[in-house]
Amino acid sequence: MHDNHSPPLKTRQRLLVTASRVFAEKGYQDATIAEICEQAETNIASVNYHFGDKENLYLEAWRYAFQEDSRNHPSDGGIDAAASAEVRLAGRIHSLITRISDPDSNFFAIVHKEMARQTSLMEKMMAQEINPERQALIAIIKELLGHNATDKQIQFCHASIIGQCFHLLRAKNMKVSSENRCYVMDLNDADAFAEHVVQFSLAGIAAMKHANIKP
Amino acid sequence: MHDNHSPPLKTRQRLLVTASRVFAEKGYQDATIAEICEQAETNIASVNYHFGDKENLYLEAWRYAFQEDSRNHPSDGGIDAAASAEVRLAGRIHSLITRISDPDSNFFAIVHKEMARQTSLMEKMMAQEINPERQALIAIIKELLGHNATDKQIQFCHASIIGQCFHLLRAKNMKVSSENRCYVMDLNDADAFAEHVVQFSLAGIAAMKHANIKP
Amino acid sequence: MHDNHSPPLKTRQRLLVTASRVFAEKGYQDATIAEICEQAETNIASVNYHFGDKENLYLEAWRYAFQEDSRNHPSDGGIDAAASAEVRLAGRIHSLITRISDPDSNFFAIVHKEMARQTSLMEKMMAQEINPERQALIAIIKELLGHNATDKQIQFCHASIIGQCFHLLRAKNMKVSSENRCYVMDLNDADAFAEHVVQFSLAGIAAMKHANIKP
Amino acid sequence: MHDNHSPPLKTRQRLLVTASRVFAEKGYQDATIAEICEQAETNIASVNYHFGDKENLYLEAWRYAFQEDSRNHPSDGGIDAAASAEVRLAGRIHSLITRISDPDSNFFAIVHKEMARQTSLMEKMMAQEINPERQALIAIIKELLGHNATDKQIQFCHASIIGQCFHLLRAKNMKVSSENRCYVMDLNDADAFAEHVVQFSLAGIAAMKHANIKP
DNA sequence: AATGAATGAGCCTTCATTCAT
DNA sequence: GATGAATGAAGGCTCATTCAT
Repeated sequence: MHDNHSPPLKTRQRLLVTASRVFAEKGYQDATIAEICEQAETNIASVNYHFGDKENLYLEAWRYAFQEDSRNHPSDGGIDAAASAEVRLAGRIHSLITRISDPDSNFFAIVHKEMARQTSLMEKMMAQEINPERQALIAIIKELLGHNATDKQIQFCHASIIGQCFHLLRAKNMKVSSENRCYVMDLNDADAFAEHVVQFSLAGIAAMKHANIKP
Repeated sequence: MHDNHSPPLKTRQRLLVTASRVFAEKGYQDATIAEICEQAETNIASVNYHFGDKENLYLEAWRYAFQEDSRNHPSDGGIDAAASAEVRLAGRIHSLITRISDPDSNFFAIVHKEMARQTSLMEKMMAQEINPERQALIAIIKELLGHNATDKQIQFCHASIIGQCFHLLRAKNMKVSSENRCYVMDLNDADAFAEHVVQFSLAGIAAMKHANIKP
Repeated sequence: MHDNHSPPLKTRQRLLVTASRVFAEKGYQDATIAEICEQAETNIASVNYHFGDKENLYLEAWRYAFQEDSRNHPSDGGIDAAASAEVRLAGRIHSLITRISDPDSNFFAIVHKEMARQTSLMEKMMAQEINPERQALIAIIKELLGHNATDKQIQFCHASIIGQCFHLLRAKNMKVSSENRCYVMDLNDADAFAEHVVQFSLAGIAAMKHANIKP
Repeated sequence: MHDNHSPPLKTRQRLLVTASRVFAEKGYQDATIAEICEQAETNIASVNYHFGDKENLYLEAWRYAFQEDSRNHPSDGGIDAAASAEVRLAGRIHSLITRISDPDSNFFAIVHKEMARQTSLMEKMMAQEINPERQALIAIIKELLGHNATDKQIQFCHASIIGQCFHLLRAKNMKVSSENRCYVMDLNDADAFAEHVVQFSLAGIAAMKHANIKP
């Protein structure tokens, strides 16, 4: 331990890394702690020691994935806060789609799987981790819609943007043979799709705004 | 079936009805054969007898749900094929969102849950059942984008529309306490949201089209 | 199955028989369902099928043991209800001690083990199964003590009798090497001890009665 | 230990105190090392360090409980050795029942739980710790029965007395809801019950003695 | 056509014990 | 002398599937 070599990750850390990957791949149910422990090169009982039970390991791994993803891809896309609303929106959309399409980013993969379950964990995670980013996006939308915008309009536009971005998750998760490749988006096009979502959404928001002004 | 008093549904039929509901509620994994059989008022062995195994019951129940939903909510939204592309698009978006938000429609609920898994079933279902509707929607988008549209543009616009619609599935499935109700859309707003998606998407598509023409 | 040979006991029945014996030997905790199933020549899952879980198997086996013991050794000791209170008391004491000392009687062995746990099961079993016999014994004591007896006196005398009988349970359960055999009672003396308890208790009760009368 | 301000109890001592209490409450099986260590405010490994394994901690804690109880409630009940046999018997019965009913006395609680197991530990504890008190009680009984008494009579009378006293242990350990309180003795009546046992037993012994003399 | 009974594989969890500081 | 971390063995439970009527 005195040398420069990086020491082997502590068991707890290895479990977090492995679990976030495995849960992202298979979801809570299909992932077994036996499998996670095998890949983390530790024994089954260590889950109980470090995390109590499977569900808590799941929660901690999920949070860990969020932190890792946030670190690797800042949610503002690296855009200056002083930039125009359009540019800031583009930054956030690109950041979101990058996180979603990056095969090493596990957070949204877990989100996607978790939303298919009927648990209250998703709500907890939204309130604790996702909400700040959500509010930041909503603020930009509000700015773009102008002061005549109703809450419903803001919510709907937000839904439109998030919905488009999350579509990539489906592509990421769908297993398709080569002949049916046409049904899903190519993850290599993520950047192009992000740009599309930006333009598509800016036009959509603008249309909503004008609809407000005219009458 | 020829007599006047409706006979009790045959076991096989009862299993299909029940299974499509239970699978829609809980997904493949969390739904147990025992539970389905109990609700269908038959014995466990009948699944094996009528459907071979759980996965096949799942597939058949899924198909059954598709047929039921298609019957209840025609995919063209009841719009005349001679109507304008804008109107036909609106018809399809409304139809899709109606199917998604209807608590008695099970097909898309199963789709949502299934997409979180890593199976090839989704691909099969797309190729066999969903593709016709998909092609119809793509044709309308193509028409709206004009003859300069690239395949990628068409695919992206299709993704934008589908993505927005599917966002409702998330709202439908997320369990939230009253205090966090703000995070999800109100399913009662489904119609209003559908109208929003129509306007938002028409504007988005138009923007894509002009981008093609100008340069 | 058409022949005269006794058919093999049904799995459920075999589980009851085996479980009541194993639980009597080892108590709830130390008995494993694996062991019970092995001895009952069935598989582990059958416990879940027939009884739900281990605790319910325990309860059912306990009840089964009670019924068996009651059938083999009637609680009144075969004494006519018209006999004198002294004789009826003797009958009940002999019956109780017989049940306790009989190595094939499992009910009181389970009772003994169960009383060492802090569960509410013992209470349930008392209320449901044991109470009638308890009331019968109390009635006889009341008769012997005469009408001046207080409730406390009756309760105490009942405790004295039960306490003496249960002492055999301790002897039955204690594992002692030959050199320390002196510490425990010989189960072969059960009848003699029963007669001792009868005489000892009649004298005790009589003393209590006179104590009441004199002052 | 030589200074004036009492130092915090050493780990070993804390473990003994805690373990004797926890084992008395839950028995050997249900008490976990983790629980004991948590309450003793030390770490799990310390049990192995100080006592080798769980069973040895159990034995030491049990012995510790015996010493504590003996110190708090002398087994002769504080009666002068020159007193009459009747008085000395009363002293011992009162002492025994006091130890049994005292919620802070752990020895007999452990005895009670241990007798439900099939171990040889009870034998060891009898030979090493309990036997002197047992012999003292037997001597008194012998004295009361007179020189015609057989060994069997002495053993039986001893069993009758011990059996009655131990009955309180059952009351102490049984969890009963208020409606079924009638099934168990009130621990607050311990003194009254002790007096009852004295009178009941003296009468019983006397009856045995006369039975010997007459024929 | 239908069913009560049975089964084996797999999973999560617990816990006493031991290892390495 | 003391401890945080790690481990293997074992137990109870679930569940899809199959057997035997």
